[in-house]
Amino acid sequence: MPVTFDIKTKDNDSAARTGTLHTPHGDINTPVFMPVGTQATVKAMTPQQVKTAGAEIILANTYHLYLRPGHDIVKEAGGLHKFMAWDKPILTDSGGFQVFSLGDLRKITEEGAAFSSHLDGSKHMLSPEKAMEIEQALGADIIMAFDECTEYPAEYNRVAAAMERTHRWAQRCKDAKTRDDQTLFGIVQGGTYGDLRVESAKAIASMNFPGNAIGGLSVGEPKELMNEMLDITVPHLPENKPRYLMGVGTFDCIIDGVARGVDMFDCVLQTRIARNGTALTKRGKLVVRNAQYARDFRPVDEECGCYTCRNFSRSYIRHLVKANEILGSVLLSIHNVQATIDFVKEIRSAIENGTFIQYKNEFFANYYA
RNA sequence: GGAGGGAUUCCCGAGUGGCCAAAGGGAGCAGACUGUAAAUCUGUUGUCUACGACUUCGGUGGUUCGAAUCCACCUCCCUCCA
Repeated sequence: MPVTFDIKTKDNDSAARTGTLHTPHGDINTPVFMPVGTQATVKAMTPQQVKTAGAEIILANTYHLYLRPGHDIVKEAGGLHKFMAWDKPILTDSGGFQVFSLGDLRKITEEGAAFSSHLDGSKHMLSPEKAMEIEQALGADIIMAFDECTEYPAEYNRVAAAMERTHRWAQRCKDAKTRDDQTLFGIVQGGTYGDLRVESAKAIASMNFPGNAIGGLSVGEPKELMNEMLDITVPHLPENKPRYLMGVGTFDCIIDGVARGVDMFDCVLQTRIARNGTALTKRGKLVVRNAQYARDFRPVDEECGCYTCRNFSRSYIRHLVKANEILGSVLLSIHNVQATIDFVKEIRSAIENGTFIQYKNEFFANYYA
């Protein structure tokens, strides 16, 4: 088994746990936050900066790299790790989420999803088999099954149909996978319907993937509903395997997820809102772009040890953002990525020290959404 | 000295009698952003005792029921000819 998972500590007061994910490119301490580098780059950061920020694994995207530059080129380059000069673990998403996010640009059939490229409009078909072909060419350590994510709100029948198709597609992914140095994770769907979530979790768990992901959440539903779905879903996912809550990355959602037994998180938010002039802190968002920081010479977060906070002021970063200077995006991305990773590190320590619930309570006492 | 052209809300710039507090862009201000169609998108940007009122389109005066738009004079700017 190329990727294995050891649980290190279990929290007595919640479902939280710490562990280690062993991969061909190194170990990952869980819970873990994985920065997203869709197009084989964590936007606005060099791999060196991503590493310095503490990232142990990053994401890349099947759909985007298939369209450009083409998975054949990545393969020819020697695989994704070499191509993008990142020697730590990589996880590739299957393109399933694009089925969801591309809106009118796609049409779903049992065979797969027909896309119009968002780049040039050309027609493409992404299927479980095609996704596996691409993900195997890319060569990530962990590869995700091709699934169908549903929007919120969505009709029960529609969600049920997408869930069932996700299960069939999961099996097809399993069957199509040939490389044994990569590890395939399954994905649970079921929208915000508890019975479907249970059914999906059981179905995916029974397929015995080395890791299980929870998809289709954080797509616009209230946060309480997401937590409720986690409460319902997680108990049906094997305890000895990593659980991955896809696409979730605000601090509150991460800690709520950890409390419910989730080990892995990824999110585009960190780098996206960085490019839009906003910083994440344990207290909440700080819109550095706002006029109130024009003469604020403190760092973004006085408690943060990242490169950005050690060297630059809110005033300066605001200036960069307002002047549309690339460095503004870079510095805020560095901060947001490291702040999130540091936060998860603190969560790990708290679990190991047996103070997780206390830590969580203190966090929420100081956090404003 | 002569002949033309121009001056518009923070900036650039449309508008040439009512549908104009005045297009569009920029700048400003604010909001959104959760497996990235995102260095993106949305809202807002004269004042107020605000579903109504008031002040505004270089200045002053005039024509008209009504003027950023027409007329007269004035100020400043640009181009060309002497």
